[in-house]
Amino acid sequence: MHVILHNVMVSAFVSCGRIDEAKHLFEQMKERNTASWNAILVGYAKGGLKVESFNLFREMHEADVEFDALTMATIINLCASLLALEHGEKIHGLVIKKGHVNSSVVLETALVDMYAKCGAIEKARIVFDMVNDKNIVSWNAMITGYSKHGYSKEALILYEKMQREGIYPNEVTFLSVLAAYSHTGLIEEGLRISISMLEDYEVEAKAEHDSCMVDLLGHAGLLEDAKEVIEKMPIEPQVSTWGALLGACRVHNDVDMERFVANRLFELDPQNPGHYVLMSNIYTAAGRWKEVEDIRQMMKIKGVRKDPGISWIEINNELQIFHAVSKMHPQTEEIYCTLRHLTLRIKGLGYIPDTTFILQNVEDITKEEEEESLLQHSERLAISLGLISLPEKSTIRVFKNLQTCSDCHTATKLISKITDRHIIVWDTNRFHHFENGECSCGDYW
DNA sequence: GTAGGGTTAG
Repeated sequence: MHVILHNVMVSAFVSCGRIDEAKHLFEQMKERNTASWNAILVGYAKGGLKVESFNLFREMHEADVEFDALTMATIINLCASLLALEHGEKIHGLVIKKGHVNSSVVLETALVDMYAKCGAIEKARIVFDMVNDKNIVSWNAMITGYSKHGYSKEALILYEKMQREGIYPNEVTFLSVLAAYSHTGLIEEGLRISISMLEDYEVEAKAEHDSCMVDLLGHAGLLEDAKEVIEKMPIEPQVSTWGALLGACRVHNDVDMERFVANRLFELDPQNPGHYVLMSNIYTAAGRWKEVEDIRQMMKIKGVRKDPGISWIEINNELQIFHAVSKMHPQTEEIYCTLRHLTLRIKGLGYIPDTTFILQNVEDITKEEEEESLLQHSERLAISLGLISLPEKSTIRVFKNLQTCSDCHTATKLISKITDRHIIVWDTNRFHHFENGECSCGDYW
């Protein structure tokens, strides 16, 4: 009886965000059951205390406390947010071992989402197909997964299948479906579904949906129409709405529209380095060197610095993290040797390093130094380590904290070809599946 | 015999 009362109190503290008090009470409890541990685990997870959550889970394991579906779902969700595939797989194994398969849609959906987010989209599909009572969240997890991986066709096919099975789409579904239409350039279909969303499904467009429409039209080159969407929005456009239009300006080298968008973004989100990088790229492509310099100066004055690029790869359950030109890794010698070798070979296939879009923070460096640093971008170091360390033919999964640069994108396509490897790069927005010289994003990003 | 979990665009 005592334990239940205590559990309720721990949960109450957690739901008010008073983690310290919850923890204090939890630690003082003489008797604890699964629910007690879950209460505090959920508290940690909600508070974004990832390391603490994992430690607690380990303690639970060591103390031989029974897990239930909630414990598993919470920890799987955590793996997803950390992009930790190997950890996630281990826990999936535990789910199976403990007989929790088919015990809860929530847990199974969490697994689908984890596999998709960690780059294992085929595995996500296998788990998805085994979910007995798929609900809208399960379908959304899988459709979104496909969309994020650049598999738009699969996303749309699944959307059709979902409807045939009598599941009603919701606002989340439409975000992914609109994105899939945008990626495949199906403008008419995208427009049609944005109308049908309200008329047939009574789902009201939120700012996020408008951002998708801006992206859909903007990427297709209909920049004026995209702008009109923003102007007609009944709600205040978000930074991301303007961001979508800025992205479209980059794709279509539209300097005039960029100026218009830039002014809005300077007001709304002046400290975001990503916007400045995009702007600089647009001016560079147009050969407007004075404006490129202006952007640099503006960043200096406002104290905005481009985030340093970081890439990481999971090898034997451990994360290996790289900065550009970093020489910290114990296998540095081998990594650089492999990289030099690869660069030579892809140059043989016609690769020419493109240093045009490099945005320097402060000092000027020579063309040669620029090229040298480009060839050692963090994702290339991570890929190189993957090639050395992972079993032959196995998929290489690399994660990056920024959008991948177009030169690395070109180089990785060629590297996938000459090494005959499936290379997956996650770059904050989406997954790029490089296979046989091509990328699943279709060069759309 | 508690109360808790999974999906969101560029």
